[in-house]
Amino acid sequence: MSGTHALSGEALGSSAQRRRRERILDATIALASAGGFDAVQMRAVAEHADVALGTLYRYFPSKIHLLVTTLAREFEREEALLAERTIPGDTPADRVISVLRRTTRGLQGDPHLTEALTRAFMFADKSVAQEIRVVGRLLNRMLTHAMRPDAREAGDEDVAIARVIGDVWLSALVAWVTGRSTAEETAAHMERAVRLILR
Amino acid sequence: MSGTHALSGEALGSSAQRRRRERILDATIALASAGGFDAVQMRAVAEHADVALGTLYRYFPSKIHLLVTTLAREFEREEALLAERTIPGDTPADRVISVLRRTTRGLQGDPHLTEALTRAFMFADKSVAQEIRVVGRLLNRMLTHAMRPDAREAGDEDVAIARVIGDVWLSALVAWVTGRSTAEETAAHMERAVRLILR
DNA sequence: TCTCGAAGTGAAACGTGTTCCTATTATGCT
DNA sequence: AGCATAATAGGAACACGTTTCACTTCGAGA
Repeated sequence: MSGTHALSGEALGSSAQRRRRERILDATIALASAGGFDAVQMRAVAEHADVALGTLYRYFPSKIHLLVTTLAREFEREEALLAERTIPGDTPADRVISVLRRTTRGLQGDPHLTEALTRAFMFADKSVAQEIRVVGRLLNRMLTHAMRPDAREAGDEDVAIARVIGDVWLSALVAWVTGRSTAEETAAHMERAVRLILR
Repeated sequence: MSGTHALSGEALGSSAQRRRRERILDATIALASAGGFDAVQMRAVAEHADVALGTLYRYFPSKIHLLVTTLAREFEREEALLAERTIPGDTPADRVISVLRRTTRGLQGDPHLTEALTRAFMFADKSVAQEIRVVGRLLNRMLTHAMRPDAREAGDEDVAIARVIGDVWLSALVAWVTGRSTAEETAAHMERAVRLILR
């Protein structure tokens, strides 16, 4: 292997490493999906991914990094799916609601996974700022695109609005994950907020 | 002591217990203020409060419960201070911004404490739902009161709006705590969001 | 005052995230 | 092929949240 000292970020050298990395993320999803945040135990992830514990930590410096990176990958996949289709709805509000409903439904279909990823995201400290930013950017892009599907790039105003909506969505997700509100309440709250903001 | 089996919640029997409880919360604040979330170590809290570890756990079943309860006490104090004075500003938006600015400034004056309390709040799981609800209620009350200082009780619409604003505020706080945005950006984002929602 | 149950003490022990260390294996270069 | 170096395996060790337990102290009622 060439002197790749930093395997952080995206640039992984060999395809063996890329595969290992994917195995780790897949194991994380499997465990999170089965038992939530607590079930994602680093030893279990390592064993599941057929990797030594030290190797796992070489790829992801903490459990939180691991989970937030997993979240980023899921968001990327979701965004790719979303980019292929035209978003239904005649107004920005309708389209945003459509996207959020779709995404939220996806998450609520796997409560344990959602709990694990959401809690990791919210618990993250400064050392995870970079990964968090990736997720924030993806979320913002999804929302601005829903607002103006034809715009090449989002204006500052739209970015600010999308950020507010994203904030509300995250808080709503946390409320749902902690059992403070039901799926229906979450959906209703989101819809009300979007109509309030995008009126 | 009388047969108080559940000392959860507020009703503490003797004043000795009340004092112990206050000592624990004070110790929590001192440690959090000095070193943030990681510095609030249960053994250290116990020692600081001059209480055995088992006693600490008798009063607060987990570190997260402890920190969220601490947050609730701080909020109660803040609300009490706020209730005494008339909130400056001629419109609901101005008054809400005034309250948020004031509170946010207070928090940003003690970054470590804020980091500890915020992360605990966001990391909480279902078992902390009750304490979380208390904080949510206080926050909502502060905001609806700022919106309509003269109303005896808040209407459903106002509560919903306050909740959206509270959501944005929490997310903004998390962004600030994790170093994703500066104090100025946080303030600007909050103000923009409030004007957007309360226009 | 005596007694009894609840509350508190002190310390050991356990689980899991994280770190560290040594031996082994893979990889690129000459 | 042989060497140098990075990556991985395997596992011990450590830190801190949490649990447990045997013992002591406290306080209210007989």
